[in-house]
Amino acid sequence: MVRYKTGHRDKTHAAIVAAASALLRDKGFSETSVATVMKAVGLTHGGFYAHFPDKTAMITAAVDEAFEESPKNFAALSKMANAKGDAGFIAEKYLADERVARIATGCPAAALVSELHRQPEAVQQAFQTGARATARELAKADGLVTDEPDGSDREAWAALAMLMGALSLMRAVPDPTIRETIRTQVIDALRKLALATDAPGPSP
Amino acid sequence: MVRYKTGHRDKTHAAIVAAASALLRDKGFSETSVATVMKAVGLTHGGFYAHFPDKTAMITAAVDEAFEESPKNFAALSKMANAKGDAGFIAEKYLADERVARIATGCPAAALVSELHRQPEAVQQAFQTGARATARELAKADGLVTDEPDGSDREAWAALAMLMGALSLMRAVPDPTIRETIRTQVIDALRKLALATDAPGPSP
DNA sequence: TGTACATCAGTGAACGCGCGTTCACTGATGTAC
DNA sequence: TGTACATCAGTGAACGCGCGTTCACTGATGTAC
Repeated sequence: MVRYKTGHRDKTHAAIVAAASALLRDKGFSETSVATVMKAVGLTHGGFYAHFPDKTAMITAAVDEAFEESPKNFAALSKMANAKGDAGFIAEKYLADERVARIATGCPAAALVSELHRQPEAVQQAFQTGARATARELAKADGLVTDEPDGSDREAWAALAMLMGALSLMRAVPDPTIRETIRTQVIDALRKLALATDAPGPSP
Repeated sequence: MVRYKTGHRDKTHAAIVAAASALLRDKGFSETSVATVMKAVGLTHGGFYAHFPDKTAMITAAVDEAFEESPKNFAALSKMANAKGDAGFIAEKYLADERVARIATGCPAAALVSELHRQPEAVQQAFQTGARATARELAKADGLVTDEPDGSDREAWAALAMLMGALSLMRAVPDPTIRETIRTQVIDALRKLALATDAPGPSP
């Protein structure tokens, strides 16, 4: 019916978003150029505007896509931590060396957080939605949030802030012994936090 | 003796570093251009290379300068928290609305952390030194790090990660109620962390 | 006292390059008759 | 069966702009004689 197989356009669209999502986490907002993304997909830059009205639309879609997987990851971590009865396990996995190294496919919150305040509203909204979903999955780990009496959404923001702050820090410092210290302390802190919340007052 | 008063060159140099240090935190590494910095100082871009061999040298100096004040801030916060006997006080101050708003003169660790992995080695070293000094001052707050038996440096990395992660997150999300939730949870978490460390086992 | 020259922080035009965006075009296919 | 035309994802030259960096120059002052 047309030159390209049915769904070809959609496939290309998805490939652009996927490439943008990886490049964004690795190179940041400014250095993720339209031309670089299109090149990664195997196309030329001119074709871009058949898929998006402008760069911001692509970046917004890329942030959405990056947060597609993230909450699932945290859901799995929370579940395993509960099975083990150790919240520190979440930090152990989340801050593992291979997670520190793989930025392009890693946690978007850690990769993007300090650049977000200067992005367009649409991008911030996409980030907020994704971060919130992530915080909600993390809240399913026992002891990371105090129960709200009003039944409002449980979101483990403090634990998320510590984890993503630590991952970002570990990527930022070149000294591996400091990285190790950060990881150890965060595992320990997360464990303490969970125990302190599990037992709201001094035990009898 | 010369056209310019003695020390004029040094004053200009310091002004460039100060402007760069503020712009860097606000706009990030890519968008802090040589021309913008020089304009902020009231000069033209051509004169820049009489002060620095290249942009990286300026950025390195700017990171150093940004971390000049940061540890002092944390030292003051730790001291006050100890006086109050409440580690949560640190988060209360550090995450106050006016700190969230003032990025250019705020915590460089929070402002720069997720961009650092793609910066030159010299810049990462400057960041690492500054972050370490900050973590050391934060460790002076009671209960934020477990005593090391070998007497090694005490650095409160977990607390620092949580604080800077939270500050960055609060700047990233547009919804003020989420911001408020993050702050409340982090204050609470820091308090719990300090209490858990103060009392290493279940109290008698 | 007056003229020629040295000093040097800062100026502004110019360089090659990559950016986001536009647009006339390509070329493989399907459809009409 | 064969020719003319429509479709449309992708191409690549071009636009104006800002980037980091270079460099011949400026112009106010001090020094030499």
